[in-house]
Amino acid sequence: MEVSSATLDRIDLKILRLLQSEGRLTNAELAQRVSVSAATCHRRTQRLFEEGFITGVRAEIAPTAVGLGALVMVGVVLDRSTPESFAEFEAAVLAMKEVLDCNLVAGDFDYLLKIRVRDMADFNKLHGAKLIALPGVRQTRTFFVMKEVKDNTRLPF
Amino acid sequence: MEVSSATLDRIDLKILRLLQSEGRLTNAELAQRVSVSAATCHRRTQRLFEEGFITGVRAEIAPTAVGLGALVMVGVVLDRSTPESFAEFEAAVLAMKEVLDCNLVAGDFDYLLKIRVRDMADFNKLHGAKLIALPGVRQTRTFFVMKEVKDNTRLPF
DNA sequence: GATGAAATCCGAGTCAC
DNA sequence: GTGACTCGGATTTCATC
Repeated sequence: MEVSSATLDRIDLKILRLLQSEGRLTNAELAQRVSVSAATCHRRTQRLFEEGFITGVRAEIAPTAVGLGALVMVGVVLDRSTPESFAEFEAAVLAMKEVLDCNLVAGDFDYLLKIRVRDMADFNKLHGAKLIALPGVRQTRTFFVMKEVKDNTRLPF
Repeated sequence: MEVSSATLDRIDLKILRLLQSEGRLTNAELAQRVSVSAATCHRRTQRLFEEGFITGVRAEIAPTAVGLGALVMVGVVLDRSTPESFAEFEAAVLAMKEVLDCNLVAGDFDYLLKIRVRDMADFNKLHGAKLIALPGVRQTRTFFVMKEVKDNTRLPF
């Protein structure tokens, strides 16, 4: 997996866009839609994976189908702003499967988390037992999601 | 695509988990890993798609590869809290391709947005030209992401 | 009603050009 | 980059439990 400073031509971009929308397209379909031969398409797609332009392909599961109907955003402020403090917090967050996103931000919070759980009761449990117990957490602010207007849409390119 | 109140057994869950991690697994591979015949696996997987348990399969593109290196979270407060006001805002946001996530939340903001753009300059342009110009926006609070610790990880089930 | 074995069809992956 | 080839997987059928 490369960092890849190489370039993407029109055809590569088309392949990326198509696979971003329909990750299980067959190579044959893909080739037809981008108007190249199957062999060419195959080689290009392989390169896109090998050089790290495509980092993975994932099925999107309906959250409610697997008992994860509640989405919560949480702002976190740490006690101290030392590198160790941040590293420790991040390590702890990486181990929490309920945390889907975690971003270090500039602004009123140190981190913003996106968390999926079964319901509010579940979140309260998580909050009390794990979130406020995370290393160096001074304060959290919880934003319950009342309506998901957009969730993880395609990259605009 | 069903709302599907049907149940998922152990095998279905295994299939979901595998496809969530590796969306391009062949049916043959999948069948082997869940220890059923290819025919059965195929039928079950098809059902998971048809009944809406799997809402799609998407290739994940490295954001930097397509010139979207900057991630920004934005909290939005609307002028008025009328249904029309919310609907209008949501419609406008749905049309903005840079907005990856948009959630109506309870708390200090009305909405929390996740936005991907090329760089800070691009965001400032977007902010000035489109965000604060969105219908009914009273105030926005910007959180530049300095480090992506976790991004859109798998659902924990 | 769901399963697995077999049979057919078609795409993946590789080759020479 | 294309076209052709071979192999293996996708998909259907069908008998079975």
